[in-house]
Amino acid sequence: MYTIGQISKLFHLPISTLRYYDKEGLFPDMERSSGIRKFGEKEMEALRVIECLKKSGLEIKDIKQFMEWCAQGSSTYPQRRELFLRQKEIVEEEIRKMEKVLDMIRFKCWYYEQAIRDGNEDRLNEMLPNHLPEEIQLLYNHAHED
Amino acid sequence: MYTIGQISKLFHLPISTLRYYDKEGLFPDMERSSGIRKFGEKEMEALRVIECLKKSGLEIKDIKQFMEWCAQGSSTYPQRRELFLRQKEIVEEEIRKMEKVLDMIRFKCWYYEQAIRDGNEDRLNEMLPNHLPEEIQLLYNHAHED
DNA sequence: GTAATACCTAAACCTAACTTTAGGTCAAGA
DNA sequence: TCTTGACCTAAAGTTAGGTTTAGGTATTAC
Repeated sequence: MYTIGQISKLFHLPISTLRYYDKEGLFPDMERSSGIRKFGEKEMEALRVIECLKKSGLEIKDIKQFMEWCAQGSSTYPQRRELFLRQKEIVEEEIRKMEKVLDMIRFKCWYYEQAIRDGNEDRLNEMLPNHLPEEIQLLYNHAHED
Repeated sequence: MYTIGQISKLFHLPISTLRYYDKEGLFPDMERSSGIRKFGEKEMEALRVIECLKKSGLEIKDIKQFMEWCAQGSSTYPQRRELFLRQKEIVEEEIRKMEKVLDMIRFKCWYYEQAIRDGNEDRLNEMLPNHLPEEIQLLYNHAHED
């Protein structure tokens, strides 16, 4: 069992954030001894899941819902599974978007490298939007499609 | 040249957002005809870059800085290049984090599928944390490392 | 015995990025 | 003529996810 200060260091989260999560109901029926929170293995796995679901785009109130399902036992396995299946789609889509962002950034890195060499953007403007070097054209197209 | 309403539809952004970006200085010296904004190719590429830099984690005021560099001409190529190089690192790290999130989610999908089959988590608890099926153990380790 | 730590609560405060509101201009169509 | 629709501004309002403040308890260190 850990205190809030120890968990704060282990998870690199401010104490105020941990108390806020608790207040929002993210650790249903966490133990206390004379008022002091006791974080056990259950709360630590909860924190890992919180970070995961937060990064997947879920709001605190929906994470709370999930934690309540966990506290309710085996009858909520299907809901919990559905939630992760939904978030899987969302995160996969998000990664695809980030790959597109990354290709735009890679293109811009190349672009400014060329601009610095040339001292201006004249040659680049002549190549745009369809006569870029093959590699670069792929980045450009991916970043600009849709 | 496009009006704000046309750009709103083309980029799927509310008109209020476009006006907000303009007010924040994200379209330096955009043309107007009798008060009405005129979006040209420059502003459209700016919007693509705004979406890219926003997703890469930059704040509006930093994107404004970039747009000002663009308006200043060739003397700022090096700063612009440095910015994209920095954001490249950040986005690459972000994608690595999202892959970890995704492996946690994949693990949880498997976990609840098993829990539904079994009707409880007893067998799963016996397998944790080191005796999971090989494929799943890899997901679990990746999601729980650090 | 007193001072430093680590914990606690409730409530006020903060920030970024929008969004909404209230009030106004201008051009086209019925 | 009048009303509908697309544009405009300035300023106030909103939201999520915390953070800070103010005031208090309990344990250990000297």
